[in-house]
Amino acid sequence: MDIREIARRAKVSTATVSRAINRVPTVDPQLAKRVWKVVDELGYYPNTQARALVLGRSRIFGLIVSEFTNPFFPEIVQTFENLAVENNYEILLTSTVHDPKRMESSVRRMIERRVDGVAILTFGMEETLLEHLRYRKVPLVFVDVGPDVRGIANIRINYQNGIRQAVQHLAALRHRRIAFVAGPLHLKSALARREAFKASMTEIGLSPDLIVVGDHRLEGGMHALVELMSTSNRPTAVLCSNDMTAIGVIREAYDHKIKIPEQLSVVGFDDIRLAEFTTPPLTTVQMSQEELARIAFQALLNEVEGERPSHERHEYELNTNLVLRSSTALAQTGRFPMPSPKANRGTPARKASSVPRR
Amino acid sequence: MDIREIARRAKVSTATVSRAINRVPTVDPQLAKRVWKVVDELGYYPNTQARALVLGRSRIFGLIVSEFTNPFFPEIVQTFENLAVENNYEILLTSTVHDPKRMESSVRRMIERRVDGVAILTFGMEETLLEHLRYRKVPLVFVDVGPDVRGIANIRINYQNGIRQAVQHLAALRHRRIAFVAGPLHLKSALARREAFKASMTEIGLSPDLIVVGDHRLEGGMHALVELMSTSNRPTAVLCSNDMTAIGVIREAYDHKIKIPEQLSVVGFDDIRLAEFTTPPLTTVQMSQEELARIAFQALLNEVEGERPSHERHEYELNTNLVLRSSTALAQTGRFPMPSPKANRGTPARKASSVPRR
DNA sequence: GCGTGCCGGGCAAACGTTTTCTCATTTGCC
DNA sequence: GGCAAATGAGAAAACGTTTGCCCGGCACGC
Repeated sequence: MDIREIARRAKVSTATVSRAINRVPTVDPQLAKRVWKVVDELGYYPNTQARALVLGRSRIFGLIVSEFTNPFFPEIVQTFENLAVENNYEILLTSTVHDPKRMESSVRRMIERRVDGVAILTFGMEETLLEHLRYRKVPLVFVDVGPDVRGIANIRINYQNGIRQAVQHLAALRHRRIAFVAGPLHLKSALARREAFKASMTEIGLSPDLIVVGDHRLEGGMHALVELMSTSNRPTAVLCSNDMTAIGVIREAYDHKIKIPEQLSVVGFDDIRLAEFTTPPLTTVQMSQEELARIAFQALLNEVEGERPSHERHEYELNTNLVLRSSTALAQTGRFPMPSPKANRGTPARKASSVPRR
Repeated sequence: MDIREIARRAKVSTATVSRAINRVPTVDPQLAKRVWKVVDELGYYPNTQARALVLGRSRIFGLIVSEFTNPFFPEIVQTFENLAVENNYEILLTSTVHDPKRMESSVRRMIERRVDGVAILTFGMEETLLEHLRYRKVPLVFVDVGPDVRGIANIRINYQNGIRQAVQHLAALRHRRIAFVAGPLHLKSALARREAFKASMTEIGLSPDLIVVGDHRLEGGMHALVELMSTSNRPTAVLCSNDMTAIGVIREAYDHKIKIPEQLSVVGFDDIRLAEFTTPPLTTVQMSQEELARIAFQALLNEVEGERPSHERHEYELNTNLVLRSSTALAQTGRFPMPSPKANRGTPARKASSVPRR
């Protein structure tokens, strides 16, 4: 069933059907009604592909994430889809799963389907992703990418704000030895978080040398806690580069019978949905996924609907904020802060020996 | 840049370019090479929409879920996407968020984009979804839908198997008073799980009357535990209709200082990713999301590539199995099974008063 | 040497829309 | 009442592919 069928039955030309459907005001209301009647009767839906072909716009936005099973993304995808529905767009969803081949295939698929814009939320600078898309002048929005690229929109995340709040919150709870579990340092975002931690610590006269490297996954958090516990200068609080890491820390603490928050305060980062559901509920720095998705979508829309001159550089900012739940408490004072999992209590305290392992 | 541009530069006709790209064997290898050279040089990608228009097939599969933020789905989406990439399909992802308007819009979008097939994984029978799609003879695959619909593929889930394993596991741990927290009973899947529980209990001579209704969400689990604790005939083990419910139970237990698994064994259902990460890690019935996605995709592929005569009914089955983690233990014997959260220890025990509230 | 077959490649139609251009009809004005 | 202008609808081109059909050239057989 196509537009000609409708035209035939409504006894008008296809042009009129097209105009009626697209609500072009010049068409006679009488005729329009006749057309709509037939359209409804037959349950006709225009063929979007034919439409896209002539219009030169597909009304599809690409969305590239690293993996769906990463709990950071579902919220983003949901919001993105909500917005897509509202604005009559479709979304072409793609994941790189950290595989160069998949990144390439992602880009190829985007180009083949002639998307109108792409939001790249992988938190890594995938140079390969850029090249082909930029070459075709596809509107892009990145998050956390380097400043040298122009002609593409950019979402800058203010890590400093939330992390400062977290550090000061812990300090207010009388914590002095605050550790940081960093993420994989090839990620810009992980690097930025670590730097924000350092700055926030020195700012209030604490030395930021209790830093351990994780991997932004549960396992990394578990290892990190073990590592931190084996140092002589144990922390009373741990700030983590993301929530999964924090959950790993909590999990490992549980296994070692370290009580959270009584014996160890834990703070996460991201505020994924899951953070509410841990035991105890996780105090964490919120980087609103909904807001991020919203900004990204709006950025593409701006680019495409041409609100602003598109040759200038577009910057957006996303703030971060501490949200308090139940995984932090006053530091234990007086006694040794927490029971040793093993009997290494007697080893002499070496100062500042807790530099990252790798 | 289009196929004509390539043709011009390679000094052949567009027909030859098309044939070369699609690897039609009749084209002279010499020419083909010339074409490919130009294609690579210019970075040409065929326009999928034009292709779809003439082929009458879009190479897009629709995937309808209830909501992305439901932790059951990310794994499914990921697997679906992996398979799509492998098979050169695109996926049109849509969520109903339990809203009739959104369901309708989902269907409209699927039809407008002329998808080649739709997998409907909402676990509800959305009649409205069906009608339009069936009318257009779009291949469909459903999960858990009633048996009266024909011409569409169906994935039946064997709830009984896993739930029986769970019940028998608990029984083997000397539990006698095993409660069940059901899901919302308008869901077919929730109903089936409850029935499977009843059958498994009576099968081994236990009476399945400790049943409480939840909502498949965290809150439902929390309420359910409160409700169960306020009865005189308290369970020593709780089997839940899904993992989120179980996590709610664990969370509430934590608040009441009920130790899991020592004082209460908890079993979930689904085995979402998150089940591994709870404290303690959740023993649960696995209904493999990856497998489910795989079956759904394959079903569509079969339908579309026409492996089998498509007029017959296609049934697929997905099994369920218990996976043991750390949230179950031997029932406490002798003493009263768990401390009362409030002082209602003195109330006289009423027999079998624990029928569902609603 | 010529006719027959076969093989490979080009021409052009088709897919289902939108939109420009043109034309017929009505309206308005003098 | 006649002419110009305005209005509304239809014919046809265009979007970028695939593919059926035809045709030219070459090899082969007689």
